[in-house]
Amino acid sequence: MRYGINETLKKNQLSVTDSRKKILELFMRSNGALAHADIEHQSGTEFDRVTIYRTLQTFVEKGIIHTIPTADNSVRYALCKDECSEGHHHDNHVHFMCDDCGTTYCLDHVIAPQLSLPDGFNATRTDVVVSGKCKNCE
Amino acid sequence: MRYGINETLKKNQLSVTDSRKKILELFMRSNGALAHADIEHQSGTEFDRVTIYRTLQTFVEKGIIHTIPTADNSVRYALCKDECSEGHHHDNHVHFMCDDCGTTYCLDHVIAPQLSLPDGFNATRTDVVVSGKCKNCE
DNA sequence: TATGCTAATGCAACATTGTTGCAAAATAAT
DNA sequence: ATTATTTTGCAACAATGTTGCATTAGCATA
Repeated sequence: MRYGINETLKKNQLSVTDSRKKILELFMRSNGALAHADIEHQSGTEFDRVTIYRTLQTFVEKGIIHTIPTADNSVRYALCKDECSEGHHHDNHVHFMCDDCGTTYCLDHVIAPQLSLPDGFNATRTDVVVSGKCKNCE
Repeated sequence: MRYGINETLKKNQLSVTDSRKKILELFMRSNGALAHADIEHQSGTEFDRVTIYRTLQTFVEKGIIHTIPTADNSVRYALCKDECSEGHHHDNHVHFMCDDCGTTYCLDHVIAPQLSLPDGFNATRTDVVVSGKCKNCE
């Protein structure tokens, strides 16, 4: 089940402000991940650049969105599933980034297998980043 | 078998210059991955910042080093194994980044398993980024 | 619904990171 | 040794991200 915008903000003890509503709406409407620049463009001159940075930071801290490591090292964010906001770690997250159109997908139903690491290494998080062509760019 | 500094440069049809020798040496001496800033610090004021950027870019193009996607989206580089310079792709690269000390390791002997992607998605590259505590920070 | 407290925003200034064009210097080829 | 090519350093710029502080907006309370 999916929460609405105001519900999500309140559930996380965040004041309901215009910028937060707008940015959260952008994420909910987007099927892929968003970069800071995407949000800046799509929200026009409505909000200060600093506000966007701080809002994204807050959302990450609250577990509303998460960052995605990408092959080109650009910072991208995507909505977390409901479990995230309840304190779960983002273990074994699988993401797909299209080399053509740049769209980044969360492949929630793809399960990243457990790796056996060398002695002395302890994993708290595993990110799998797949690059290639997505279903729209074949 | 491991090539020397001059050999590696010549093999890749690169002029042997001070900055390239120094930067390649830093990589060969380092057991982990290096960020641009690491190189800038370790080489002092010897080279211009722009030269370092361009050298790293050249090395990536020639397959001498490769970039590593990290959980914190900082750009890091590491030496490629010999196969890389012969045109192989960096499929199934597994990297480990320590949350404490920030050291990034190439785990060459850990094999990333094949994933089955949804219809329409074709992978050309898979990066696995494991975060946690490394053997020195336990 | 008015009031006061707390939290978020906008602005300015700054730091860091990365890019580009071009003249000078170093390297390679002859 | 001389010439041609490549690389470097400098300057200037663009993009990205951070911090402090005054103003504004949201929220709880009466």
